[in-house]
Amino acid sequence: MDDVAVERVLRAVEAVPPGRVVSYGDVGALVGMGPRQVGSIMRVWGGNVAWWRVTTASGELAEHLRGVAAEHWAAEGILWAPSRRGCRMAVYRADLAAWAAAYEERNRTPPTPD
DNA sequence: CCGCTGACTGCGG
DNA sequence: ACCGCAGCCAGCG
Repeated sequence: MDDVAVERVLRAVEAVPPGRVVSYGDVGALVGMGPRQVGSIMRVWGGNVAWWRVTTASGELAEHLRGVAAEHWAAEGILWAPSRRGCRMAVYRADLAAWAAAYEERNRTPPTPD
């Protein structure tokens, strides 16, 4: 697991706007790796970012994350759907094109003041 | 090298 | 809706 991969994933997550979510698969597709790798990275380094904005493809969250995530969601206006153990992706999924653009923007090397 | 374990996904029963 | 399964792939013992 190289640092570059971690960097990419974290940046992609940071690019998800508040009140919106994307799936592990979405992140993987954007940064070029499988959803499980994204999950692995999130497990270890996800604590520094808004990890609650990343759900499974069906909008749910791993059991041990639900409690805290629900609070963040409430604060961001994401409605918790108990029957789904998560939220409705159809409603809260981020606009993928805009998200990808935001990701690229963040990826753009900040102008070094030389 | 082998087997097991995940913050996953899509399909089939 | 729930469950299992195969495919997925890195990490660990």
